[in-house]
Amino acid sequence: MLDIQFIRDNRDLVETKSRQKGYEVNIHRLLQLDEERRSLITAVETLRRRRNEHSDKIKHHGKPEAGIIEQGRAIKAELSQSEERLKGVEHDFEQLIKAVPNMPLDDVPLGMSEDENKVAKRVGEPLNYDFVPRHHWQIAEPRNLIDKERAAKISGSRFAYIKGDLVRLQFAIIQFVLQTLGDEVVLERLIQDNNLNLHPRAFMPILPPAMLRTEPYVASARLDAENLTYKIVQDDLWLNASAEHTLCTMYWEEILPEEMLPIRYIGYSTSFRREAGTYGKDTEGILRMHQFDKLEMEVFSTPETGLDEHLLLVAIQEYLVQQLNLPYQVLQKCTADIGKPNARGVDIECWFPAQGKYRETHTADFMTDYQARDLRIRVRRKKGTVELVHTNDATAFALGRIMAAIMENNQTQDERIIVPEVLRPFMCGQAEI
RNA sequence: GGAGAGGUACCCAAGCGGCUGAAGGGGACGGUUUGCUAAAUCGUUAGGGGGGCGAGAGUCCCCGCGAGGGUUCGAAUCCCUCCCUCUCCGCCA
Repeated sequence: MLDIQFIRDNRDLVETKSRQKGYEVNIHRLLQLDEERRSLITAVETLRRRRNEHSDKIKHHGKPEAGIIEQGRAIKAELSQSEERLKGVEHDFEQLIKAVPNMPLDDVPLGMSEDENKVAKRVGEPLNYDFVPRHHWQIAEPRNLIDKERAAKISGSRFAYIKGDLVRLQFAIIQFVLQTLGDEVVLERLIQDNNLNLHPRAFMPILPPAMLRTEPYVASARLDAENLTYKIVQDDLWLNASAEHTLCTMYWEEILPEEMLPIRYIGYSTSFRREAGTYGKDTEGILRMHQFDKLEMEVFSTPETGLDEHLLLVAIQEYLVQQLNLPYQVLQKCTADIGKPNARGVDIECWFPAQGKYRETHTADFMTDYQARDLRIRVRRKKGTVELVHTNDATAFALGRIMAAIMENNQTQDERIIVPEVLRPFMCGQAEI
């Protein structure tokens, strides 16, 4: 959520920027509730103080007399009345303030739908094939690399058995990412090339839990729970829709020493998504699955470096895609598309020759302190003060999608797939599938 | 799944309705003593959220004994729900 003090001081700005994101927020009502809330807090605290003084008085006199107890009773009745009112106001206040989205940074393009996202750049030329390029499933299913039919029999639609060399390819990609993000020389170069003011600290690989409890999940407020996520009712647990869910909540309600920052994780997790409301979309192949594996970067930083960390994550994404030699474009997402907690958001879309278009393979989210305020993740600065951290997350590779992109871009006329050079060391030198 | 024991500050730990505005110890930090170290000794070690007043430095309050409710004039202490940790049995990669 947003800082209430910021909303008080910038009500017009908050109204305008919320509208730019497609949120109609009643700031007037919010500030009214804020006033009410604060005057009730004052009333409640005054009564509590009287209650404390009253019971102190009894302590010094030993056994209380009936009249004194009557006084206490009166305070109690008044207090519980005020507390009841405060509870109601606070509930409404919280609902309204949580509905206010994060403020987009000034360089986020204005737009009311994803059609207004801006192509920031295109890198790499789509190949000209002297045959009609096939969709990845047209290659992978006959070659016995994916089996969706049997998966449907066992698990339903949007599941697959991934097999053989495609599995080897996936593990090669994982190894390649861990090596790249663990290499401070690579990070240092990306930091310098992009004029960022950051330490080149390596990303730590992390295998997070794939399930989380309701309380931290609600606190993270990252994505729409009911539509997105599977719930395990029996044990009141939610399945990760991304490593991000159990990574961003990891330091929930903690104060981190400044020396720990930046915390950079490269997480690997199987991700589960209900894909409610996507019927008929991408039903073929492995582009949109209920279950897929993903490498996700997560960064906790000081407020001063939050934006630079975001830019570094985008630079890393581009570097990774470039290393695989895939044509791609970078989208700067517009105000309507960046998402409620975001201050800025970037997508990378890789070229899919059979579809003849760029499709989303990566996203990078910069949340400033918006997410940290809900999760109460703070940093103790060297000078002793406590502040909210900034959070960033970004896809390293969603493995299903990136393998689909590799299969389509690197296909040959006789239905083989050329393995990108950087991955071959992780596949015993194997050059094609 | 069955049975039991717990959660108090950096750590250990006492307290089980008002005398706690939370003992005692360890560790850490600071002072004294000292050729150095050790020892002794004195002191500090409860933070974080929130509200009022103030231009500000501040200042006065409220909350805070795993979390949330409840009982009571008054709760670390009694009751309920939940979370977590540990021990034994069972099951299990």
